[in-house]
Amino acid sequence: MDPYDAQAIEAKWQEIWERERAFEVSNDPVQPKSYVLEQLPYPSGTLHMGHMLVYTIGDVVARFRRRNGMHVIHPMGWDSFGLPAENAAIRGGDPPRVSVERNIESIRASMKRIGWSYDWTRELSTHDPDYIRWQQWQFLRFFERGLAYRKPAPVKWCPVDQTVLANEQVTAEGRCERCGTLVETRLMEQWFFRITDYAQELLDDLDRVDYPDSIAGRQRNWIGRSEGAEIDFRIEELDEDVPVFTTRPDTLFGATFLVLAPEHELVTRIADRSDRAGEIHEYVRRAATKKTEERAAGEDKTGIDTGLHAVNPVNDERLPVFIADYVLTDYGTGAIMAVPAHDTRDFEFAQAYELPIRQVVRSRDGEVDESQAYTEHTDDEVLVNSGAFDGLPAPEGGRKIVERLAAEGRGKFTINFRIRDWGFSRQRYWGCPIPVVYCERDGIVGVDDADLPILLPEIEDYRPKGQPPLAQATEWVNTTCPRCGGPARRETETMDTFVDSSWYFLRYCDPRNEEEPFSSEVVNYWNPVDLYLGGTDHATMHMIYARFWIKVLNDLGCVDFREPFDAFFANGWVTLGNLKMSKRAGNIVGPDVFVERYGADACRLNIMFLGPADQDMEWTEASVEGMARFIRRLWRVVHEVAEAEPSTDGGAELARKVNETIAKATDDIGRRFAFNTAIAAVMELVNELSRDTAGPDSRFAAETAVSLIYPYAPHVAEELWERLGQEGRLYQAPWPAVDEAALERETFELVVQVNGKLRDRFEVPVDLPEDELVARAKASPKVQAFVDGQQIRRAIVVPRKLVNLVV
RNA sequence: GCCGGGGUGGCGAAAUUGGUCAUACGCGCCUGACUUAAAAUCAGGUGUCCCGCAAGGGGCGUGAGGGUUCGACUCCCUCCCCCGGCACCA
Repeated sequence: MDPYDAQAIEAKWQEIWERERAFEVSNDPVQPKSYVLEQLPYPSGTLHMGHMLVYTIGDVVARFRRRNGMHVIHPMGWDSFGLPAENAAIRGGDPPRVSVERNIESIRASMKRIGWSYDWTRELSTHDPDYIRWQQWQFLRFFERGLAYRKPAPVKWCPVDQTVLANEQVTAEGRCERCGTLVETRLMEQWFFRITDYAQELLDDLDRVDYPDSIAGRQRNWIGRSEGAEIDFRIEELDEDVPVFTTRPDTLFGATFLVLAPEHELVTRIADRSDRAGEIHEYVRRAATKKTEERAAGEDKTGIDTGLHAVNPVNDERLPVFIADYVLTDYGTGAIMAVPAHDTRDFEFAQAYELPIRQVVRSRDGEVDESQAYTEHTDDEVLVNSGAFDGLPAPEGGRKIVERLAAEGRGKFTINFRIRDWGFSRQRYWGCPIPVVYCERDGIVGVDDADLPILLPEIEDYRPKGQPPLAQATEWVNTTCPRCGGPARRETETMDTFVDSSWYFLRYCDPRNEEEPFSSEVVNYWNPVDLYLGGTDHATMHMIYARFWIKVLNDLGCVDFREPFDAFFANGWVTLGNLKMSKRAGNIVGPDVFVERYGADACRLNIMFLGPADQDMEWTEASVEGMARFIRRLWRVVHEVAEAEPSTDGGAELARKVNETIAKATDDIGRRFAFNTAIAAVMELVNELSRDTAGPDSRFAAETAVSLIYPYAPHVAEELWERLGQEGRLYQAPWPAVDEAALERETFELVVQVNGKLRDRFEVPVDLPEDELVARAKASPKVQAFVDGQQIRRAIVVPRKLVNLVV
């Protein structure tokens, strides 16, 4: 037996797999198919243990499914646009394209060294010209349908640098990262996708996909559906209606003031009519410079009385109108009816500004609290101080109130979503250009399909200077209008990288198509993705955007499905010192050094054995050594078996163990995604095999152990498979099947309990009738000692397991 | 505040439908073998308390407290702690 040499074996098999094109897959519509997809990486410096985890899980599943007869597509690519590469360039590094392509080279080499079984012929980068081309093509279809549009929206603006800032360029203190100036919020025209049109469907379809509860819950929360009513309050002095959204129309009689967000469209006109115009403008200006975090913390409520009045449509009461920044402009209607008796925020504000507090619901058996207090909401409330609605249960009362207002045209039932349209324009360089021009005559005009792709021009300076960096490229910017031929300027903003990641899995299916983004036929064959794998950090934005994108493509007739991912598996974080590995924590550990020291197989086994893959796991180097030890042990035991002269006599114990292990390892990958216990089961088998490597079933046990460990440690498994004299490659070998007959037992170990406590166990034949089991249990001397002459009141028999005597 | 996950040996963890002395598998540690020695490897041990020279036997033990059950890590109730997400969302 030669010693185990991980480096040599892994190089050998990687070369063989590549030569034999083991993991390349055709688009022939063979069934069953399986699309195993991992979230594509951003090509920053090197791989880290988080990548190691998610890509190894995907690889284990892909290798397992191939050997179970599935036509498996398992692709990889690069999310290569985005801020880090651009920021590196600004700090004096290489241009984004150069650094990104260098990183891709190096990460690809690391991935190949780990032996992940990708079909590299399908590799793509989101900054590839043809990827840009077909993304722009799709954008134009969205644009034509009005699903991409421009509107003013708040952006972070540095008044000194005269530039828009990305959120991560604003410090925790709300200052510009570069110059330290307090950042302001400015309204600027931005591009949006109309994702809100799909809010209800995005919510409903969560019931049709198999996501973990936590992920589905987060998406539901993000979409944020709430049922309520919109009620019109008339502002007396302006003779203008202000709609407010409320989920508690039952408390309408308790409204004692009205509050508008500082950004509300009526604020200017209100200021004009108010004798406090100066103060109002000052308040609004201050609210705009307040950083969102501070505003959200909401430690003390501030606001300003406009002096104007709003009329409550339910009782014609005149209420003071306030402007206060605890009301958000982008939720509901940007205006609220304030019910301080039943809303904590309104209550705080009412206390601060000495406004009346009127209780209008009380619990059914409670009293009305006269102390101007806040009343906790309960499930069992009736209306009080609410005119004709007094005494009604709160939900019914609320309904009746809205019905009456609706009849008068002053209100309606409505559903409000928290999700907002997806702002996808970025005032940055390193992204996919938005293919439109601005024409003085025709306005915003989409570029002709024939002129795609619109590629990024080379520029000198990547810093935004009042304008997005692309504005410097004047030759590129100045163009002609595709419609009228007159002078026009190109859009200088680029797309959010979440656009890139909304359809990459479609392009993988048909990556070299030069006629269209993808062939619908091919995409419809491979999709939806059968198993999507990734971290929880993309549970909301990326996944919701991709789901939206697919729904639109379905509406456009490009794909015949409406959900991109049938199932999602969320892997846990890899932690070090109980902190999530991250650049910020400075505790990143990469696989490369361990692969070099212990081999890829040991590292793959280690990350899968560390703990349940969907939970956080603490990285320890000691455990990699343990896995290397296990591989050497496997190596030795298998060689002993290969060299032994098997005896013919011996029990069926080992054969049963082998079959039990097949059953467990198969269920653990196929159904439970419990990779750690599957590996443990194979270890148990190897331990048992090591006690007798020359038994009648030892060879069968060795072959099976090697076969079952293959998804985790494929290189050494292939090598040992070959050394056991097996025909063909393990990657093509069918996954072992359980021999049910071998699992059959003639006897089983009967557990005897007295009052639920185990007192004895012994082998009995499986076909013994229940009364005989009980008789044998009673006959046991150990059991008798505990029964101790007491009367046995009951005997519980669990077939094939135990007898419990109750005394 | 709301949503989700978790709490089991010295450590990572297992127990899949309530049913095998709970702790598989691995790490660490202890003892022994091999060695001049160490590493590596191999063999054995390793929850806790008590009785016993020993073989052996018994009690207690899955964050805390209650409950259901013949039987609870598993189900129910109350509570504590840790991690993640969302959050002035009306």
